[in-house]
Amino acid sequence: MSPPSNNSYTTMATAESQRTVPTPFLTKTFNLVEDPSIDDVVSWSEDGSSFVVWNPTDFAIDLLPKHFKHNNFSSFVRQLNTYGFKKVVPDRWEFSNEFFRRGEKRLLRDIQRRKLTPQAAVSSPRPEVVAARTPKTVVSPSSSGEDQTMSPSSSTGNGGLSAELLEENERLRSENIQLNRDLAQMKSLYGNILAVMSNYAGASSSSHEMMMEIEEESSPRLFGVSIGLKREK
Amino acid sequence: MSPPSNNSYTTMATAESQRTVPTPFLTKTFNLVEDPSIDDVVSWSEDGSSFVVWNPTDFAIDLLPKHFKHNNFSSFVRQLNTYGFKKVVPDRWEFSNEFFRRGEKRLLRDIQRRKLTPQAAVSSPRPEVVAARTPKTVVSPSSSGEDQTMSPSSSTGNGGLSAELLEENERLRSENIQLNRDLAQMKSLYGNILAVMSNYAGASSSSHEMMMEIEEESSPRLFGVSIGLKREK
DNA sequence: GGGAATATTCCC
DNA sequence: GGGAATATTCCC
Repeated sequence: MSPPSNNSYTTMATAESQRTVPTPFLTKTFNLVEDPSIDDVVSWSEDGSSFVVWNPTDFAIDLLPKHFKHNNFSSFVRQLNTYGFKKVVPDRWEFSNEFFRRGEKRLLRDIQRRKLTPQAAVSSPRPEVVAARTPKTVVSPSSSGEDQTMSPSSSTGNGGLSAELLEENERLRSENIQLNRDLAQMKSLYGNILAVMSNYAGASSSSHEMMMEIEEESSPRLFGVSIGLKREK
Repeated sequence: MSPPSNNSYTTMATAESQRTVPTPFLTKTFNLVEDPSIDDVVSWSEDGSSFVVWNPTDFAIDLLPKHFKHNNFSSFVRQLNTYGFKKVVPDRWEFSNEFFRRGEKRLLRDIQRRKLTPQAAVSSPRPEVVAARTPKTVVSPSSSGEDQTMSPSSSTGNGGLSAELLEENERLRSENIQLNRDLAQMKSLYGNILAVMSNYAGASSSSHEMMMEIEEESSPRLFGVSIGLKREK
């Protein structure tokens, strides 16, 4: 048990903290992708700039436990995310990272693992769910088509105004949270559906046609649909 | 692999953060020590106030991998230290913890795992995503209130505060709009997918199975969670 | 996707 | 014995 492998030295090389040797996760994943004997389960993409897990089930059952201390595909994906890999398309398990390329083992050193919580200032640097996106449109209050009603009656009984605003903010805030939650679930569901269909895509030609048709529907795909693969109860 | 076991709920019970259910490490270790069939390898001490690993080699080779994701005795000891266990005597592997006693499984809840980074002092419960920076701290919404000794930007008087609130309000509002838009699109997409699939449902049996599978997924509520793709044990 | 808690490894 | 990085789990 526990293969000898490269007992990573964790030595930092430069101030930019480039590692001398990549973490076990990166080298193991790289080796898996490079291995031509399992290309039917996981392989490089056409141009070698990303990799695809063609069969997540086999990948989880056969390969993960051989190289990691688990057999959960979602844990593997969690690690990919930690290392900055991005899902290329929402309908299959294809991931890319600038420094993860076919034949370029040395490049792995340039991949940075995301740190946990620097804990830095207790303030802003945590946009999180809400503030995270589209702050651009925010700055200009002219565009957002909404009842701008009240308008600051400048230095007057601001107490009332502030209270109202606070109340409204509170409400908007929690509404946002709920919306984000719903959206996340929707994305997850969508991902799950595609995953399930992928399982059948090879089975019958009609399933395949259907996939094509749906694929068309989803063209816009502004969102990077998230992982499914939750654990069973 | 990965036994069903207790999927720890991590629910905090009191302000002192007493767990409802002990961590997997504690319950597993407790069960090992209690098991009379392996008393020659690990057992309670005479008075049940500590436990002894009589044969670290067998313990590491035979027992550890059955319950943990490793077979290193030192990793096991590292965990004990994390949970505040103390080595009783220097000449054998005997460890004690105030709340780890023979027959007292309930006591395990009182064992605290040592945290990693301090920081705890400030915000105790989870600041909840966005709520973390609620304006409440800026102005206590004690309704009618007047005084409201407001924060820093006093030089601008209420104008500054209102401006901030308005700005935030603005941002939340447009974000809300965008979220609703995304959600609507998602729902529409979802509807399309189901529609397309229905067209094929009758065509092939595999499509039909697939529908069943997906239907199952989405039944619970609007969107349940989890998906197969994981091995049925 | 990612925050955060727990687990495992590696090192002093 | 414990600090700290990486890995795995669980949850939103």
